[in-house]
Amino acid sequence: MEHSGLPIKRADAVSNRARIIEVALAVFAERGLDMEMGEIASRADLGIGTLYRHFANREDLLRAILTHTLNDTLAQFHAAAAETIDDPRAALLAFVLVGLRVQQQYGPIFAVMRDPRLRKIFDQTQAQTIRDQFLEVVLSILEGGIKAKLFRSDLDQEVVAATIMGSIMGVHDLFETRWSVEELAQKLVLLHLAMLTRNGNG
Amino acid sequence: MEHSGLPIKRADAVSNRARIIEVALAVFAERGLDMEMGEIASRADLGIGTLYRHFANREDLLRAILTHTLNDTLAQFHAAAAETIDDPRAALLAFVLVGLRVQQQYGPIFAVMRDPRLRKIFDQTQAQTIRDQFLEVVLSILEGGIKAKLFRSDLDQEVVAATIMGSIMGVHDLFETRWSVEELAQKLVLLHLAMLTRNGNG
Amino acid sequence: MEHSGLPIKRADAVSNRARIIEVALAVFAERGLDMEMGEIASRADLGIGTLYRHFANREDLLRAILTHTLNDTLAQFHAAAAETIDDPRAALLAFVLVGLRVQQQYGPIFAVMRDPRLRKIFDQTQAQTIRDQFLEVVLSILEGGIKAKLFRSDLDQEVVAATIMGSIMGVHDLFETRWSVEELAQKLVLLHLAMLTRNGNG
Amino acid sequence: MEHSGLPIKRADAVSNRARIIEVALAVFAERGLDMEMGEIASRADLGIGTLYRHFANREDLLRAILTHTLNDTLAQFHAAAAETIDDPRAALLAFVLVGLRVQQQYGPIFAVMRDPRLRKIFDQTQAQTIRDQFLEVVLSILEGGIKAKLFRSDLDQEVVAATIMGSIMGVHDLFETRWSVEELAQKLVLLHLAMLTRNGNG
DNA sequence: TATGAATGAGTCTTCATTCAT
DNA sequence: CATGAATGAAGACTCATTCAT
Repeated sequence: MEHSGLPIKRADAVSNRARIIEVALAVFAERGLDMEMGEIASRADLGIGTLYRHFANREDLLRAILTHTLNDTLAQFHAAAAETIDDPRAALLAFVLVGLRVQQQYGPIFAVMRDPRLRKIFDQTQAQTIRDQFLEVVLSILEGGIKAKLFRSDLDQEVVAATIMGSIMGVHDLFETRWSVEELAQKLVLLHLAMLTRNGNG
Repeated sequence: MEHSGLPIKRADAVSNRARIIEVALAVFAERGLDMEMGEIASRADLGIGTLYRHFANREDLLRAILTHTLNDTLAQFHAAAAETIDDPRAALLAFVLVGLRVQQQYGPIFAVMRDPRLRKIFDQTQAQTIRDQFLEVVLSILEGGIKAKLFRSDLDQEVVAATIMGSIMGVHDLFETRWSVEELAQKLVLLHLAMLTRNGNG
Repeated sequence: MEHSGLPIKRADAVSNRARIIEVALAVFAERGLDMEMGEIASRADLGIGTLYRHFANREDLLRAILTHTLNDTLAQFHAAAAETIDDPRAALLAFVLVGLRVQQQYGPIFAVMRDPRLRKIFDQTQAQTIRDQFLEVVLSILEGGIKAKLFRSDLDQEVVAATIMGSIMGVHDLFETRWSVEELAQKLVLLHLAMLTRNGNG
Repeated sequence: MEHSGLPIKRADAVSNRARIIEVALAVFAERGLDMEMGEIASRADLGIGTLYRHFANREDLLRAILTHTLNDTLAQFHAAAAETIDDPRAALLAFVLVGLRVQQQYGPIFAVMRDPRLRKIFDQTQAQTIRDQFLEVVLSILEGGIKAKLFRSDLDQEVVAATIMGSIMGVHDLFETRWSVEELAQKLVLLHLAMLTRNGNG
């Protein structure tokens, strides 16, 4: 439990709960759903008993880090959208960029989102709500583009949204080692604009 | 493990190894990477020892069902491509259709493909090979469309391919309960063609 | 696990680790290398998990009890030697007595010392070190006798030492039920002295 | 089941039973009491079922190889004794030599002879009989020496016998890698004669 | 008669969770 | 409140043995 060399009392700066989630996120990134309570406790410099004081059981902690990830991602999406409120093309780029970054940041969490084991942790209602919130972000970008007469309006907007989100995952999976996040975003948005604009050049 | 429509005891006709993979696939669809050897054995009506006679350990079996899934998917892709060899738009539709179907058929296998635990099972070389084979299928469809002057050629073809594959997963995840596979494929291909053709109508 | 004469619950006074070794020694005496972790745990009145908290695996525990036995035996030899420092004949008797007693005390541990399975547990260096330490004890007794002009010096001392140690095992194996340890020691030392002294009477 | 390159039909030359024992002995030498039926079968180029046709179970086979070893050892002792019938000193040397050789030949079988697990296989009566037969060999050598007035008669002959046998094991264990069997026998017999003769020179 | 696939009881080991200190 | 030793249910895997072919 000694932190010689590390900033003293860092633990006091952040609540234990937040520290645990931070550590759990890192462990999850390495081990996925096989993350172990013991490893999280020791990497958080906490007794296992203390860990259980903050999260009644493993599922609770899992739910917490998943929720944290989702909320943070949503927040990042909203922030990006807020900064590009009147420029649909910039908004799209920002969305893609954030989408790629959170996948990098949170590692396999999104990959694991469809794992059957999560059914115990997120009920269908919650899952649907989350999906809808993500969709909503893209849909409002698309709506902005249509209103600005930049994007075509004859496509099924929900399917477009799903495609954009899926493309982010697909591109990330296949090319994360080949190109930087910025390059990937650039390339990807070109395609999205090709899809969304009549002349195909955005 | 219901096979409605198939003769009872069909399992007796195939080798135990195939039976095991069939059952393991079903168990995997329900439980993901948490599949248990004992459940697979009992659902295959085999002693646990018999299971281990065919697959030296859990990892081997996992590798086998993953490989099976991947190979079967690839085969379905190739078959679909072969049937649509001279019609790029039909080829695209067939690809998307197969993509959606295998996700339905194999459940969470693709979703789980990025789980950190798989790193023990598939080394990076294998994983890369598989990714390349999938990419190759889409790339050859795209190439066909470009040669036929149906698809634009100024986009990064690999990123297009990744986008198409990602869009299939995204659409499947978000709308599998809302629309049938055929409807989804229809809608999706419209988008792909919007992206791939100058006038945006395919 | 009877401790006649000792206060009940003596086990509570010692650490669990020591308790486990004590029990494991008893189980080993009965079952040899087939000792089972479950039996040790239950006879130590501990959960199996607790056993594994103290010894990472079966091999570790095995190594621990073997090491314990060897160290204790060596300690008993040294203690006996210390008490008979200036009387080589007494030293020899004490050595033989201890040798017979530890075999009685530790059961089949010495018998099993050459089992091929132990190669996984004790590497050759360790094994050699142990052998040398045992040899050393006898060699120093012999040296004392020679210096005191009681023992002849024209024999290969190492072979003499090996013979003495082997004779203890041989006599113990063949006659443990016929004579007491004290009687056996008496008889055995007579032979050793016959070997070590010119006139053959010690 | 192919033996290309090996003498054809060697299996016919020796009975299957003998072949199995031969193989089992080799496996035992490597693995001790952990020998596995499957390994024996495959190394004997037999199906596991065939192995069980010859030996109803593992214990039977174990008993067979133990008995074989013991009988062969006894036979070698008797043969050596027969060749040295009128020379007690030569008889002693021959005995020691055979003792060292069988330990080399049969590996850990003698080492394991006192393993508690063997209690299931050899009942006490059998074990006693065997011990007596071995003792008898040495005792008759000693008797010959005494009759020839070469060996002193005032020692407990049984303890002498046990000592000689034990010394063979001790010397073998400690020095098998340092000296050849012949050298060891030489050195050992010198000690035995020192013990057995008044002037200590044999 | 020989074969080896099938069997499952029995072991080791892990890890989430509890609770006395 | 924090701690970590203790717990045992659960799961992977082994191997002697059986028996249909």
